[in-house]
Amino acid sequence: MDAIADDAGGKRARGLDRAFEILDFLRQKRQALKPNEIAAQIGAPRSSVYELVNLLLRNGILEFTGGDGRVYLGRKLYFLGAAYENHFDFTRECEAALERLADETRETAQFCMLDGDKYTVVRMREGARPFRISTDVGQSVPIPWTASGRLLVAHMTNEEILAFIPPQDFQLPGGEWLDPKAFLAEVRQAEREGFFTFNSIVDSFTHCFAVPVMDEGHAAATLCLVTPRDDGLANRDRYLACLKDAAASLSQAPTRPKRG
Amino acid sequence: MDAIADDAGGKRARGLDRAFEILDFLRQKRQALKPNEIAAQIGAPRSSVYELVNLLLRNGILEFTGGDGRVYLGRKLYFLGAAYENHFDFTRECEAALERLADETRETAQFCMLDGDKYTVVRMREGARPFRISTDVGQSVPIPWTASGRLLVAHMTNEEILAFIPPQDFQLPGGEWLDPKAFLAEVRQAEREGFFTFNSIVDSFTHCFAVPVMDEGHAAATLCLVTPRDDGLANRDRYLACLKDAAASLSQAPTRPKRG
DNA sequence: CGTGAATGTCCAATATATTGAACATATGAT
DNA sequence: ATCATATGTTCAATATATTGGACATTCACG
Repeated sequence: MDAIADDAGGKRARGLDRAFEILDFLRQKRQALKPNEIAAQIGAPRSSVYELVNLLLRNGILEFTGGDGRVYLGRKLYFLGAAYENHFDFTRECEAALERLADETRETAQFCMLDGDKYTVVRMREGARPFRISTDVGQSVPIPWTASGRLLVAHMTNEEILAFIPPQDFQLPGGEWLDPKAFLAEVRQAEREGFFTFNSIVDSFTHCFAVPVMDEGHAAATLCLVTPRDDGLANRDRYLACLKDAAASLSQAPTRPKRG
Repeated sequence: MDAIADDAGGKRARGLDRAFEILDFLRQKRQALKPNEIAAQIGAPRSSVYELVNLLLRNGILEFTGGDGRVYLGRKLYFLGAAYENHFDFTRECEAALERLADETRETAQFCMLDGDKYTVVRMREGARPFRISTDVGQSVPIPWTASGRLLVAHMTNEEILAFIPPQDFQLPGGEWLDPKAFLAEVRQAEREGFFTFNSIVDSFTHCFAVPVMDEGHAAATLCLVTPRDDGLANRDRYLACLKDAAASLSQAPTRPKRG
């Protein structure tokens, strides 16, 4: 009951943690839910969830929407998120880089970051192909499933990485397990080479390219291409060059934060 | 100690409320602060603020940034805000409407909403004039100071409005007090006419136009123009027509929410 | 060096938040 | 009508979160 305690056998949950659990759950679901449903699905006491939901409603963090007492993320969160975006102003340049990538490659281009201990697509430009390959923006995905994942944890030591990634995230959607040792080796390779590419391990027809967007000396984000396997292999060098160009234009100096 | 209690002479503050007070404070300041500074400036016990800040850091709601242990809004808030924006998808159309307004009028065009009991500019296109007239996006402003404010509270009864707007918000920046009765009369006028225009009461050289963006039967937001007084008066009818057109394109049906 | 301000940590006391369980109500199926 | 399920409300018990204050450290400055 020390290393992996978290919220397992514990007695009471702290309101704040539970509150953000509710917010994250609504984000995952991407739809308004009744407090009762939330309680059932996250396994929290109903009275607690009702209490917290009411508090969050009073603060504008949640809003009634969809009728029948259903709640979803509120406007206040939009304002807070906008303030974050404004402070770490990556959006404008990011959109430009994705635009350029999409023009140059006609493939699906993504800007990805860590969301806690998960990987998430922050922004995306879909490719110009008749069959589009795309993930949903804002969905949380286990880090080991993605090419970007290798780069986003490369600043940690092996021990830190294994402590950081939930063990069950090494299980692929098909059910097979990815050997953590193999994963760590790929992380170090990605760190050395400054990029990572592979045939996706979550499907059988895509090839993924990822390069880091550096900030303060580590990969704060990645730029990725998701391509059909044959195209990816055929254009590998050109695509990598495009990605590196784009990432360089976004990367910050290695030592200084954006604002002093 | 009942109507205006809130957090005045109370004993202990609830962690959740304090937490969002911290987040809102950082948003207002628009810069990273040390926990100690936050505690001093919002008048909260230091030990509480340190405790909460650590909790929020663990959740990714706050982040260390700017060095020296300073904290600011975190990435998680960006993700949550993006989910809100995605759900109530007003951004794309909104930008288009502002673009069109800016083209047609060459004046500063704004998209505004309520943030709790304050008015805030959510998005803005600055005018093409040599001397630009602009407010900061994301700043909270007392409702009675703005033309939009008349529309944004028009769905409430007079009593609700007076209970909703903090009494001190009727004091203008110059120090004079705006008569709540006069304000309520203007609210009703705005409601009847479907727009509100006036020479700004917070400066001496602008004229403001506001029209409602309707959703579920009330003004969910406003579109505004901020113009030099002479231009505003000279082009009044044309500007109003442009605004109404734009607002109509954004407005939703009166009864149904966007997604059932 | 001594002093005061700014910053962060620690801890015990107690005010209270979280929780389980009981209760209330509506709805739909049999 | 009867039962089961889903939903929301209420309340008292107690585990604990919030808080004041003591303490430690750093820094600037006379």
